[in-house]
Amino acid sequence: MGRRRPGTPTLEEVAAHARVGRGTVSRVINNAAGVKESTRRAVQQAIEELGYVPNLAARSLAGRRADAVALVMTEPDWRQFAEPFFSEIVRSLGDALTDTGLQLLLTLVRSDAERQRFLEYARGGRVDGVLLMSVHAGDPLPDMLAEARLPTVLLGRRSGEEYVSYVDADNIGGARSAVSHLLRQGRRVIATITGPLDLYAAQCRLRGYEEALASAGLEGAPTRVAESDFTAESGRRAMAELIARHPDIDGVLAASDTTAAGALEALRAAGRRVPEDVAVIGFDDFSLAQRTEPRLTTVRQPIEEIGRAMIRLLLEEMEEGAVAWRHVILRTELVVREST
Amino acid sequence: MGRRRPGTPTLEEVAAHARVGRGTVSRVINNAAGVKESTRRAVQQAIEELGYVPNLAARSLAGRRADAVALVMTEPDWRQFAEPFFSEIVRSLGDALTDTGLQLLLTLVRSDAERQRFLEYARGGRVDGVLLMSVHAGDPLPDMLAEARLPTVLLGRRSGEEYVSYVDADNIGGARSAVSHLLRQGRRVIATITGPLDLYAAQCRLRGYEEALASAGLEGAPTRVAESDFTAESGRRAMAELIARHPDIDGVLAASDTTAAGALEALRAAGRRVPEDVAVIGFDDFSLAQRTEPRLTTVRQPIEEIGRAMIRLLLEEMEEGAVAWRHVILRTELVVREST
DNA sequence: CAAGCAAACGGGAGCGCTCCCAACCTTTGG
DNA sequence: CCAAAGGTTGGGAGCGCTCCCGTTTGCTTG
Repeated sequence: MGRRRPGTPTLEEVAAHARVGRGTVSRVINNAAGVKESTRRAVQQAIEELGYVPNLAARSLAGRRADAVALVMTEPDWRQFAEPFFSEIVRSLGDALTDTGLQLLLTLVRSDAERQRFLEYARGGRVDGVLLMSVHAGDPLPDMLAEARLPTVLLGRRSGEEYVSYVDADNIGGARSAVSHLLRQGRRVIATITGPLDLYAAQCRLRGYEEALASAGLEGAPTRVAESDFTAESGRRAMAELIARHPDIDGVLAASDTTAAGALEALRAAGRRVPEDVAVIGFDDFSLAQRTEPRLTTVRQPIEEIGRAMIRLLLEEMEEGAVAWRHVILRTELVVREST
Repeated sequence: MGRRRPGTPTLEEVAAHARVGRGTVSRVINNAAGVKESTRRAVQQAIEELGYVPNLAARSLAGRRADAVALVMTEPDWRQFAEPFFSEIVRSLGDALTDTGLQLLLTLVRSDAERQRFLEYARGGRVDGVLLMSVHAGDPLPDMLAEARLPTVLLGRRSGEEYVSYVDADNIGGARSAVSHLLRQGRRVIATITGPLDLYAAQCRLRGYEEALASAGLEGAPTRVAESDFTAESGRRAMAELIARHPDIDGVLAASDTTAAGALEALRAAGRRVPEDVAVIGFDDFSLAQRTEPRLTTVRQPIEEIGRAMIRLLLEEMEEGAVAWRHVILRTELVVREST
């Protein structure tokens, strides 16, 4: 296959054109110190005139780095793809990377073949580090990356696992404070709509819910727990179910803002007033939470901080060569609005 | 920054270990012909034993190709991100690439700075070609890529533009046949919920709608056109508006299946029966169309073919060096189910 | 049995860059 | 005025691979 592009000027040609040595041009394009201002300008002009663009393959080879990191989504996260959580994370990572000079590449891994292909890509040195969206418990990718000694940071823990770097939000604490808030309001029949329970984050939020009830001397009944897949539609369905099972329901903690929005609709359809009859709390605090009617009380996940922390950890690992595992758990915060 | 990974074995070392020359090892890892079977096995064993992984930067440099293509999403498409259309396209492209040996990289371009950064990445030779999600009319990226002579294929035309390669569905024809179908059923007050009208595809579908009405001797009233942004929520809102404006409405063509699903809800809320009182037609024929109640009559977009065509065009351009623009318009097809 | 041919194979010559050290040029202080 | 101390600059030595050509090997054929 002849995938070659027409003759691009090389650094050497730029050097000749500017009547300087290769080293000087290299210093200029890398913004390195130790170049006289006049020389720098001359080189820059030569670059301009020749339309020079550095060959990144050569730079990678000589410099032993790719200047790129991958954000990998494995199949189970695919559903998140359609949810704001995903785009918020991507945005936040993008922001966190802006002045590192690193290019962010999203990659989808949907099968073993694709996993293998990505691994070759990463081990082949095309990326300097890997960010993983919260992966399934059984996914072998983190271990494979670890074995290849590729700097890796997970978004969201997998159950209790420590031998991998991750950034996560305090889901338990967030859910607990949300339910405590409901209890303080005098709500007594409190249900929860969970996320997919094969996700550790969803398990944690459920645990927080249970803990809050327990410490108030109440007991959570399994019938007050309904599972969703984070979508509005599933939230609506779950809420309808909960109403049917517990007509006296007066409080709900939803898995996400999107789910909560679905729950609000189901409540409206059932003729319940929010927050008078039923209080609703979401999770995430994305922009959606302020556009619902009534506006949503919700547990804020610090998305910006999550993105920044992931990049920070990854950079540290890249610097030191993946010699340690780092964990960051970010505090969540209850944002009270009109739905409680 | 020391982003170096520990000493990986090189091809040279593999060659030494297998007691063959570099060329032979290269032939083996590239599955090239002209290697005796016994030699091949010996080399493969050496590769195995040493845990050799080819250095892709070196391969890129020497081979003058990246073995990767980028799928770029610019800001305006960001909203599509959350829609099934996007994930379907990605899936379809992934499938189409499986045995080309090309890695698919998604890239988000949200600002001029990021556009510039991506351009350097692409011009620097890190990808062999670029796929663009349907871009805004004013986006300079296609021209920039063309100037850099990078093989590029757009998904979806921009209004009437020919000097770029693209793959698109016959949106006009699809909308026309949908509306004709409604007319044949004797529907007379037919409205449409369009997509964002700054998207050429949305304009085309609107045109198909108008053409079908015109050729039946009817006239489309502006009050029968409501704009959506492809989301279910906006579909619901648009439908509610249309009902209010035209209580005698008996047919609707929606911008997408998602929008149609929203419209179905609004109709249900308004107490209209589907299809008895109002017939609804969607667009796309994604899996959602079969999960609505009633199941959706819809205009099928051949997603698989779109993905395959995009890859085919891109490979052709990569082969020949972007010397021509290629256009493919794929036929759409009305799939009749229960909502009409 | 020698000549001839094709299939296998080895390795030189880059690909375009970074790294780094030696060489050169200024400046400054004694 | 000269030497030491910096500040600049040039370019050699790779980075690890592919390409390609010349050589070797293994057969076939006259």
